[in-house]
Amino acid sequence: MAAKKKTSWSIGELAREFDVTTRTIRFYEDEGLLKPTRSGQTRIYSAADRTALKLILRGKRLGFSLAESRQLIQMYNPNANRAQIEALLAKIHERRAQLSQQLRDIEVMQLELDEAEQRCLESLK
Amino acid sequence: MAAKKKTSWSIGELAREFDVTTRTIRFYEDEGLLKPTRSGQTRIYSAADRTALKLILRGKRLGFSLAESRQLIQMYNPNANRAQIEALLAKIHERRAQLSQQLRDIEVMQLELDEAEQRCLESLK
DNA sequence: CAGCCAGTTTACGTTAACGTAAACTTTCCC
DNA sequence: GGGAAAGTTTACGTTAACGTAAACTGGCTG
Repeated sequence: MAAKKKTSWSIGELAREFDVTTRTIRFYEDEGLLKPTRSGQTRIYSAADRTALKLILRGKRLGFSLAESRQLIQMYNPNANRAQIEALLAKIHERRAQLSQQLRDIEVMQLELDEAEQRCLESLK
Repeated sequence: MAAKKKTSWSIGELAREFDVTTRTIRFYEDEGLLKPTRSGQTRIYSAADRTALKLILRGKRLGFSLAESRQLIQMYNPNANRAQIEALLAKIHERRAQLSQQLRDIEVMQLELDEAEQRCLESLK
């Protein structure tokens, strides 16, 4: 039998899955990052919302602001005119530059952690 | 002739070198992250202060809070007793786990940027 | 049908990390 | 030695990203 793919989520389900509060999810909606539909009063989140949330949280782990994550989400948006697409390409290159800087920072920091650990172990003898 | 190594800096020199404001540098002192000596009123920063500042700013690029950077700086501190060293080791492992999560996040994000760029280029044809 | 979740709106509160302004002193340079 | 440049203290302001509280609604369930 075909595995039934979930295609909609409640706010509580998303909150549990990604370990954030419902307040946070509603806040992201206020900021225009999520666009749930409604069933009566109740919010219903689509796969696109779920993906956007995943993007936001990954961005957060890398120190991105919500404004930056907003741009990342925009990159998933296919309906854009020429000028907008040129702008997107520029932002993509910015992000890439930032990511490679972060990669370098991580490498350096990992080495420093190695040294720090050595010093600690050394001083425990 | 031996290259003369600089061993002290003014607040303005550090601000220019690292592209931050003097306000920021004084703020880090208030937070106990830098410990400049004084010549009269004027602050004088040592090589250790300069290293600490570098650590803080690298941390910032990776989304670290000042509290987290404070811990990184502590790891450079050699005078610690057994219990403190055990704690340091634990923190080192935490940071390492975080860094490898960030590495994974960066890889995923780079792939997504590649795809986004492809879609952009595609839609420009 | 009482009660208890899960959800909702509204609104004020909080914390981190500085920015900005004012008012002053010190140092440097020609 | 006079004025600009760099430094200092004090203190209030600002922004992002939610937290927290109160008061309400709707659904199900024993």
